[in-house]
Amino acid sequence: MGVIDRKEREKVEMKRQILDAARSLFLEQGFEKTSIRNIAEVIEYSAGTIYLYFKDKNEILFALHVEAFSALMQAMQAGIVGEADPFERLISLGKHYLKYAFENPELYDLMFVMTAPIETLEYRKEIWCDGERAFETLEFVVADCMKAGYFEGADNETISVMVWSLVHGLATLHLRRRTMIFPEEKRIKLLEDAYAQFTEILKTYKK
Amino acid sequence: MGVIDRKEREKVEMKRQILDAARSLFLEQGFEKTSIRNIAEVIEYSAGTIYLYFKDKNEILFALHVEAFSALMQAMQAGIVGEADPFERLISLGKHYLKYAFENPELYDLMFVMTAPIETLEYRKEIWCDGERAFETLEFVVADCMKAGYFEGADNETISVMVWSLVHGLATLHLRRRTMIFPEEKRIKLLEDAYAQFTEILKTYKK
DNA sequence: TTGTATTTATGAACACCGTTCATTTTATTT
DNA sequence: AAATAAAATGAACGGTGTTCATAAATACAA
Repeated sequence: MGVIDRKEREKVEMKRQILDAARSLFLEQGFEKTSIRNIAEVIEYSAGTIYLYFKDKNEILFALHVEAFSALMQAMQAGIVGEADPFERLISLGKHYLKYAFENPELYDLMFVMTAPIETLEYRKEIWCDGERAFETLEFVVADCMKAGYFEGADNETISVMVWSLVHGLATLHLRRRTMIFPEEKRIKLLEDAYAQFTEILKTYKK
Repeated sequence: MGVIDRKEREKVEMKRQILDAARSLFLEQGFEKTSIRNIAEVIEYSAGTIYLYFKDKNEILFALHVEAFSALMQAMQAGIVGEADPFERLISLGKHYLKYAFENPELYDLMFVMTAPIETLEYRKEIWCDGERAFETLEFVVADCMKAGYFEGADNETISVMVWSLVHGLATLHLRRRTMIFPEEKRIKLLEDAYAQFTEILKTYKK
């Protein structure tokens, strides 16, 4: 019976439609301000239909979450390959992380800022698994740096948390508009300079 | 007429009641999940009454915002006084900033993470003003460090943004539960270590 | 092809939300 | 005590997420 196969395909296709509509609306107007009815309208179905494919609104967000992490991992890998020097690799990793954050603000939010749906116990496992893998990628690069003599005597995990916190801080301050206290034309440069300054200080640490 | 004086006092008192109830509810269950009706219930008035004292729900948040910034400034000042050495002063400033963030998670959110009400144009002036003053406090301490020979050849604003980003990153990663990828008993220590590592690296930069 | 069973979609209904406003209650002034 | 002013109410409006009996569409068996 090819019928159930087709049904399966149709189900997947429908989920795709919902997710695409949801992503675009979330990006446009945010999660809270997007209603199930809005999503249903875009895909030209009734609101109730959405619930045949997703348990609730949070589960839609969660599905996008998974996609977002996969995209971030790709972005990070792109920052790693082709950089021979370990420290340059670390610098590039951070830059690509920031680039992803700035180019996908709502998805970055979803992964590292949003708080609402993450509280739901069930979601945790998969989400944190993804998060862990991204963090491990950072740790690997830091390990390479240490092998090359950087951060002598320091702890890999500690250094990694520090680096992560810095780029995450830069990203969120900007995404959440807290750089508004600086004149508009300076904002991006200030963030770039801060990151460059950080990596320079980090590099000279050798000690 | 002492009557209008009393009326004024009563109005202030009523606003206080509303703000206290709102703060406690926001802290408990967050902004979005707290309804005007919830607040009204706590202070034992009808929902409509709230609108005689605050234009809308956002304005309540905004009033709390002003209070929160004032408290943060106090916390930061407390970190500065009594530290003779400029660099120790910087370290202490960061620690007090983090302490405030961890002890007042919802208020910290309000100031540096929340995005919804800040978009409203009118609010900006006062809010940014408060934010700027807090940032200037950091810049002053950094300036003292530079006078003492630290961060040679670096730009004060750049260094300050970098420091701010790091502590903000540490704060938000933890407040938004992204440190869940680490075992519970290690989380706080990891953050402390990362901050200590950062300041140590910063200190040795001199060069 | 027809009739039945199954899947899929609907939209009304529920309990909530922020906000407004005519009406009622309370307090002040004359 | 009557008239006026201020404060509080609660019903109503148009929205929300979600559920569920009903209706429509599809798949399978006779």
